Amino acid sequence: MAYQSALAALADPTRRHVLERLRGGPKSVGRIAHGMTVSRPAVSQHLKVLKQAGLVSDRAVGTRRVYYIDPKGLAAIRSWLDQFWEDALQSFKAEVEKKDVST
Amino acid sequence: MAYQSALAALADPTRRHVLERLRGGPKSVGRIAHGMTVSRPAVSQHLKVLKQAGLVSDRAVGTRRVYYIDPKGLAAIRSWLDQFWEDALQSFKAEVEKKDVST
DNA sequence: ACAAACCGTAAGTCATAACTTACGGTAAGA
DNA sequence: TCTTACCGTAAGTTATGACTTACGGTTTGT
Repeated sequence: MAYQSALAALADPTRRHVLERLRGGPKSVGRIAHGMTVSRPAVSQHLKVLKQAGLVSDRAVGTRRVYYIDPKGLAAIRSWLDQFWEDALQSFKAEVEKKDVST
Repeated sequence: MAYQSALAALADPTRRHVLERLRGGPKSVGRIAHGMTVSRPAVSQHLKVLKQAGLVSDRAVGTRRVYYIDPKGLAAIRSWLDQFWEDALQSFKAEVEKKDVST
């Protein structure tokens, strides 16, 4: 899964709120939407984005759709971030200590 | 630093491209913008967002402004992600194995 | 002091994405 | 079978944000 779409998906506060509500375990769309400030169709649209980003998966249970967190998307961001982390620390230390001019 | 602003900042491809260009070390605004498809003012605006998100810092060198990666923003995302990771794996495993219905 | 280099910001345009309501389709229950 | 519950999608509106050009401020060098 591409880290780009996962980052784009996590940029939206409402989408993060949906993810937070799935933290405790799988939930149906109606249960996710219940108590939120946006409408149920809005939640459906957000779930679609989260799914395409590999952050959630779903399965059918009767007439309901149960969504749950998929580690795939999170893993994609994690590896990208870790890869970045090394160079970041090195670049930062070199900056703070040396104070050399790189035009 | 808040992880929210960092995530929002990393959602934009151009902004990620700016960060990538700082991976090798500090650079002035002109040098960052050179070779990119967008204008220099656009790069300045992106740097402002990245700075507010704690992803970059800068210092003055003569008439130039040298920017460099700040680990602060990355660390914010990292800790939030790690915090999420635990529950995500647990929730995912419970889903795949048990297949129980949580309305 | 004047000119040139470098950069940030203001103002305005345009695309995108986040929301709403309305609708249709499928599964369960009477 | 008919109704009800649950959900996804289409269509339309509106806010937001990414970009451009224009401008002004500051520092260096002559």
